[in-house]
Amino acid sequence: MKNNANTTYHHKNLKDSLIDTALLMVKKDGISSITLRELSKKLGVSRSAIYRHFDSKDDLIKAIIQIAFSRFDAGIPVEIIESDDIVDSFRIMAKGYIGFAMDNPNIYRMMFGHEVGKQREESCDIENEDEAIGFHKLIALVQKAQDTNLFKKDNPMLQATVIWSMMHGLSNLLIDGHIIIKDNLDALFDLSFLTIINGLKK
Amino acid sequence: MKNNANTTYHHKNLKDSLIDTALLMVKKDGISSITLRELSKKLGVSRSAIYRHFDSKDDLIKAIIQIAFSRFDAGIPVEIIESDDIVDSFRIMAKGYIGFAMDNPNIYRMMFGHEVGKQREESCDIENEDEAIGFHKLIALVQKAQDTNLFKKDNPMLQATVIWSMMHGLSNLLIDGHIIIKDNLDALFDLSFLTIINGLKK
DNA sequence: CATTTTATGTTAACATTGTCAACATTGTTT
DNA sequence: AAACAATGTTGACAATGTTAACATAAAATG
Repeated sequence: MKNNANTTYHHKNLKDSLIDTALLMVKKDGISSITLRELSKKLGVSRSAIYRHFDSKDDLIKAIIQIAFSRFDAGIPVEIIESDDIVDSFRIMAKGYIGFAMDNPNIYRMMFGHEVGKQREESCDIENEDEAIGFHKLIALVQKAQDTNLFKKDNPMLQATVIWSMMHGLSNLLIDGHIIIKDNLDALFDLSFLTIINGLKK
Repeated sequence: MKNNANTTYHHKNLKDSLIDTALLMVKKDGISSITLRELSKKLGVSRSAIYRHFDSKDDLIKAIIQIAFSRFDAGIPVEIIESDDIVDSFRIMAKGYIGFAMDNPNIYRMMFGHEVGKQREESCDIENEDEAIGFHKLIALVQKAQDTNLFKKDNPMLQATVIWSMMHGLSNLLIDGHIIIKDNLDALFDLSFLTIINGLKK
């Protein structure tokens, strides 16, 4: 039997299909839901076929994290740095960041988790331009805020890291269920945002 | 053969030993390093003996998380609320929090992770006094800061959550290796702290 | 075009893991 | 002392990642 409708021995672009399907699995049920058997079954392929394209399961995970970061960074519009209203740019960026985390909690956890995040260290850190595009957009915005006398003069990377910490912390607390927010999520976001700008001080 | 030095059929307090040893394993090599076989081997006991004290591996994990939280909360001195210098109290609390995370990254990840954190939701959330002692100490401090006109008047729980977000985010970024800090860790902490109080605004 | 080589996929087997059932031993109660 | 409960052991099972040996298709080579 050969060349039946969709029954070909060679899958042709199995590698991409594996990445796409794996990402869908993560998005739906979290990274622990990925089993090579389940993944291969979804693609009508044998378990071990995966090993022709990835050295190991970890290697595959590493690959889908890369893709996830690419898409994540691509989601941050460059024009945000060009806007006139810097405060609003920050607000849009922060809302987009936390919105992504809440819309894709499993993907977000995978991207910024540790189990796999340690592998990320090897190939990318803050000082690696290619791998932290989003963060560098934030730094650029902070620099602009300093230049326009909105922010105090200070190390822009440090200030950006502080902002990132807040967004990351809030995202994690929300998606991991440590904050039980019923209806005042907007209030929490607004207060977090305003605190970064003005502080809690009276 | 019976009653040889340390070879008794009944372990006597296996449950506590399991919890203690499991916590040590997590602390040393992370939660994924816990396998029931390895754990039982360390205690010179059979794999299935564990099931006389815990319904499942998840049940055991749930138990050690409880213990970890108890010890964590106990580490926050009550007197911190009594201090005269409120700002310093905040600083001590924040430094203690982040210090704990950096000293015990694997424990911290387990406590505030998701895989297991979702189980936490069942029995504890912000509004459960017994399970969020540390957070309630923070709320009390925020309340005091408002009462003494240091902080703006606002929902104390929201303000406390903002502070927690910052501490949690910074802790996670640090222990998961997303921030590569060489020598200016103190500068980052100080800026984070001051930002919460004064904001980044000029 | 025929043959060889490379790329890709399959099957069978293995070790590790959590879990359970059946059995063994010790401690407690009556 | 006898019955019962608590605790621990052994053997088995299914799910999983991984590897080795084999199979098939595509590409390269002459």
